Amino acid sequence: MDDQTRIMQSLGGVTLAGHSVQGGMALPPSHGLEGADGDGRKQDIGDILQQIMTITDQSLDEAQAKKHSLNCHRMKPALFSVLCEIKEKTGLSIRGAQDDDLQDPQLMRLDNMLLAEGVSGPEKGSASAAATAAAAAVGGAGVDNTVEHSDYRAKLTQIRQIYHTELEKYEQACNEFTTHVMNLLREQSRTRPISPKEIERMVGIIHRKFSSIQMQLKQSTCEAVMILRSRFLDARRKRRNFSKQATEILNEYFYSHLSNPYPSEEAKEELAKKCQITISQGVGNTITVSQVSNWFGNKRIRYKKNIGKFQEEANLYAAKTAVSATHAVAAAIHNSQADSPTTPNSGFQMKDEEFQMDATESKNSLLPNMFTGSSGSFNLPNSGDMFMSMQGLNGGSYAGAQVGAGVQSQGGDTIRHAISQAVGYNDGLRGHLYSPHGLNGNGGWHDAPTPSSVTSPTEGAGSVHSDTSN
DNA sequence: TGCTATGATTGGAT
DNA sequence: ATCCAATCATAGCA
Repeated sequence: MDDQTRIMQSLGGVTLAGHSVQGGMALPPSHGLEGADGDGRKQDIGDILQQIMTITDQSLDEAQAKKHSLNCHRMKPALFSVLCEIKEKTGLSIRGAQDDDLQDPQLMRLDNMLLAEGVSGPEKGSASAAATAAAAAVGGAGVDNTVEHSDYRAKLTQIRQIYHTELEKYEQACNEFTTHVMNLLREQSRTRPISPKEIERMVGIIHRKFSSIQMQLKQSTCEAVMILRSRFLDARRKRRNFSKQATEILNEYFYSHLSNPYPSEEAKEELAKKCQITISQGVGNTITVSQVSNWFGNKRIRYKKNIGKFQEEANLYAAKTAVSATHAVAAAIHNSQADSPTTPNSGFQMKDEEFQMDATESKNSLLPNMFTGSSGSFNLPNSGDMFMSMQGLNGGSYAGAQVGAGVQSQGGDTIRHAISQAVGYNDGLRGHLYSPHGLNGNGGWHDAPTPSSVTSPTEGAGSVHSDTSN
């Protein structure tokens, strides 16, 4: 009733000039509604307002009938105009219309995440990107784990589907509701003034409400993805044996660098890449640099702890190396004969600094002492593996001089293998492959044989070097 | 199911 | 940052 009074009071204060009044009836002047006539009009308007105010308390049918009669009431247009004016004056229609345009950062985060995970946005290869990203994050992973991979993808697709279905539902419901409200407002606008702005605002409110529901949907979708992903990552964290090929590659490197089994970062990358290649050929897992590091760390420690156990393996890989070294030596000989056929022993003035063994390197060497120290033999690049190679060659077919002549200033493992093989060959050492005394007592691979102890005639200035190309 | 092998992790040393 | 050493946790096998 207060409202009614207020409106009526407002009515009294509103200038109605310019409003045509249907039926030739002029509304009373702003002030001075005295007299019976004025009271009657007042009463009339009061009645109408009363009916409007109570319309919501009535049943639908009643209200409908009342609405109709009100719409047809002769005072309606005038009253409507007045209401419009009042509304305009009081700024009701604008109240609260300030749109908080700035998007919720939380919502933005959710959107970004869903996009990144491949849940929202365009379908991108079943979100495999996210899967591989997750895989890469743990550094294991790979083509081999197709079961987990596809499982992850399937689950993600499922989440994606649910998300989109729900989203669609929400959108549909939102649209339906908006349409409904708009129709309602349009309908109501026949009896009360509703500006387009107001409708807009109402639509905005509805959208905000629905978007808060959407946000919940997004949130739970994100949670689902996170859970899935963490499970996926956990699964990846599980230990998986490297492929045979990968292990072979690593072992080959290890045993051929037994003197200094510490691959440089580049070497590790190279090894990882090599292992990767085996995958692209359809075998095994990807191996990252850190996994290579792990592998070497484990290998070194385990080798050191139980050299005897690894003897067989060492021999095996040495034999393998020998095969390739044979070709290398042959090639080297071929080259040396071609380039400089008659320069005996002149070839070991290594220019390649990699061939210089210093104390640090030799400390880490795993070479058996047979090549170092008292026996009068000398340190050799790759002497361990090269010696092994010679076992494979089984004989002194290659004279050091011959080879040496041809290897001046040549770098690279192949040629170094050739050199060391040729120089390191010693019948008397056969059968002492990878003897445990390659390790010192300090946990290092090897005690450094000082360059001065090297007695080889081929040494020249300085020493012949370990293959610490790392 | 128990054992061994092996990749990964952790803490400390350098 | 890298390495060692110990340890964990799991794969693979008998």
